[in-house]
Amino acid sequence: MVTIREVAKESGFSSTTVSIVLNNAPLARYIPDTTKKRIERAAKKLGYRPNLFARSLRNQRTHTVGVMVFDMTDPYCTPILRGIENTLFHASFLPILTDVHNERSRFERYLEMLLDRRVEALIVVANWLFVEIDVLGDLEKANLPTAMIGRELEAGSISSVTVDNELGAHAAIEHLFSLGHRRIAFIRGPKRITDTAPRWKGVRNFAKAHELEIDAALVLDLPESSDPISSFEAGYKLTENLIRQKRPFTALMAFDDMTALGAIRALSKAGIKVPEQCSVIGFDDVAHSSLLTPALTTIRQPMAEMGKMAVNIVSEGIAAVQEKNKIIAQHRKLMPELVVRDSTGTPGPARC
Amino acid sequence: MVTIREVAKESGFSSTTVSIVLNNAPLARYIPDTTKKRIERAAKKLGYRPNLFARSLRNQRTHTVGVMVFDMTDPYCTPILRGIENTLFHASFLPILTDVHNERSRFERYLEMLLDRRVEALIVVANWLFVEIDVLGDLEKANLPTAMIGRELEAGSISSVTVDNELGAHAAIEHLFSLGHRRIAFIRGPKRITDTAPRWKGVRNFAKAHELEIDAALVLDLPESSDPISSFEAGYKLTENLIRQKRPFTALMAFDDMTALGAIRALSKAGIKVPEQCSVIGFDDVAHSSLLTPALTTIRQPMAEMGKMAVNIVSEGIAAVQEKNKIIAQHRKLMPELVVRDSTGTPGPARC
DNA sequence: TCCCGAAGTTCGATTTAAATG
DNA sequence: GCATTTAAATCGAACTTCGGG
Repeated sequence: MVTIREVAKESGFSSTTVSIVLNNAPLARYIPDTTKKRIERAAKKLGYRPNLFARSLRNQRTHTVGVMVFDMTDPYCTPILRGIENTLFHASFLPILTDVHNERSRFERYLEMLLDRRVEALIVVANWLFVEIDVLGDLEKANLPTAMIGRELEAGSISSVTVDNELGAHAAIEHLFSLGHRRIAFIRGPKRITDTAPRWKGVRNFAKAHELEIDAALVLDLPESSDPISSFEAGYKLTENLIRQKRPFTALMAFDDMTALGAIRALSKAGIKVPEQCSVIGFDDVAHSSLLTPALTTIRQPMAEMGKMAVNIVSEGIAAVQEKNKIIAQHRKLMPELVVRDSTGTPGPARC
Repeated sequence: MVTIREVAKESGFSSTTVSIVLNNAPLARYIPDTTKKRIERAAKKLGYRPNLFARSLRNQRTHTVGVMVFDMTDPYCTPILRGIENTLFHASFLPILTDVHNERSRFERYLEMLLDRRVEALIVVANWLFVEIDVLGDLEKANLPTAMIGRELEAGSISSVTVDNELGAHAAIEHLFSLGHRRIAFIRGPKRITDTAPRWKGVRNFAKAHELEIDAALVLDLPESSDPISSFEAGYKLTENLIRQKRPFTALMAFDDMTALGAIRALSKAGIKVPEQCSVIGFDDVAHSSLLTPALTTIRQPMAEMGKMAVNIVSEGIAAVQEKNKIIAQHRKLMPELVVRDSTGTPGPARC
């Protein structure tokens, strides 16, 4: 590896001057162009690349951010990661990716490792989160710009990017209602997942405002499980139960897309056609919801945008740290969007 | 941040001794336990964490590997990344994740950045690769242990982990044949993708051995496109063409799962039931193939295993570099596996 | 000679202070 | 004082060398 000293020797100047020129430091304005040219030529000729470790040791910067995902097999993550990656790239930052596997010990170990590497910021994708909140408290102590995607921590210095779950759920139920559905079944999320409550609130508010009656027997809850894909299985089983009840319903609103897929499977197995005999709506717009047959109607979360926004937030944080200002937490709530595809339609002759 | 010198002061020893003790260096065997205890206690009391940049500067190690993906929105990537992450974790390595977006310039820029960061190895997930091969030549020059997943470079020092495409395709066609299908349609991959040829070879060999006639009019090719998800659209359109031809077929073998999903959509839109009237088989076993209705029969690639194997290969390479041995390229070919689900069955009254 | 510990050098860059004309 | 350049200190840890008992 060629060092700055070799460039110095080659160009005939000292390493100090080389450093000043190549970094275009303030002092560089005193240095004549001829000198600059010679140094730059020497650097290029030797193929000089500064050693980032030596540099980081001095100036405390790493141009690295840590990204923690709670479970990256969750298809919800991929577009978020893409958004993060793409935005970081344009800022010349690089992400260190860690996957916590929803395990507390792994969270702690990874956090330690990232801190050791002096990441300049942290982005946490808190999808399907079953780790106790106090673990997240660990994040507070380090004076590190941190943004959390998918979950909001009220107190403290941690920024958040979330989707407006209440509005999303409101849009979903409104869609079904406006198609003419009145007997609607619900599969709500696990209680411990923070998205669950606001989504249900959106439903209840709509129901109240439009005098839509919600049959308690048609409202089921997903069990607690630390595996996001398990909601497919759960959605399948709960829908079977629903069907077995023989209480008619013409539409089903699922907690998320995975659940909706499970529901569709159960319905089709029972000989009930979607959407002709039963409409189904999901939430998230996971990557391949559009590729299924029937394509899933759902509430789209702007995931790439969420990733981008998280990066922008921590970028400001990094700048603040540089200028020794305090980092201020920001809480952004993005608007979800109804995407109408083929799994919903006007109610036919009820069969459920 | 607390430094080794502060630990030295706190414990009453020199920083040399502290370093020797905390790293359990060879010289540590001369140091009495009482000294060690005192030093360790001091380190713990102060919460000492060694500065990895200072350390890397000295010993040239970074415990970091670069991971380059060509397109991470491809669902094929996720389980591979998981496999990589998990295996690295247990080796106390951390991955820097980069996504090339199938762009040459981005590849080069990221490669440069990773090299600057002194990653100890490189893992390239060459899924859906449309970058010219000469770019990959760039990888050769650096003396860096490198493993490529999904593509084999014959010459050179780059290791590879691939799946046996020929065997996989053979298993797929055999499955359809043994169910009784004789008029089978094919959607092959784009010519420029390296998986395409061996898969087709597997089909041809089987056909020859079992005197299965392949109707050239039922063999179509996916167009070249740098977007992996586009094969859904393409699969859809090509299947429409197939149906329009009015040449009967009772089964369809698709290049990959995305294509198969597109095909199923086209069939179902044309009122052709899967699998009753037409069987469909995919390739890859992408994460949610099992969640569709009908669940997709496919050839499973052991993706997590591939990620794991790539890490193991570069680990050996890293060890070799440490001991100043030459790194030797390894080429591992893993066995794919037929997964029978609901999209294939015995041929019914042909409708296509 | 063996054991224990410290002083000083090194890794490769940045930055401060200071020396030239 | 100004423009131009550089010697030397610094970042934090690891390693080489050396000395005392």
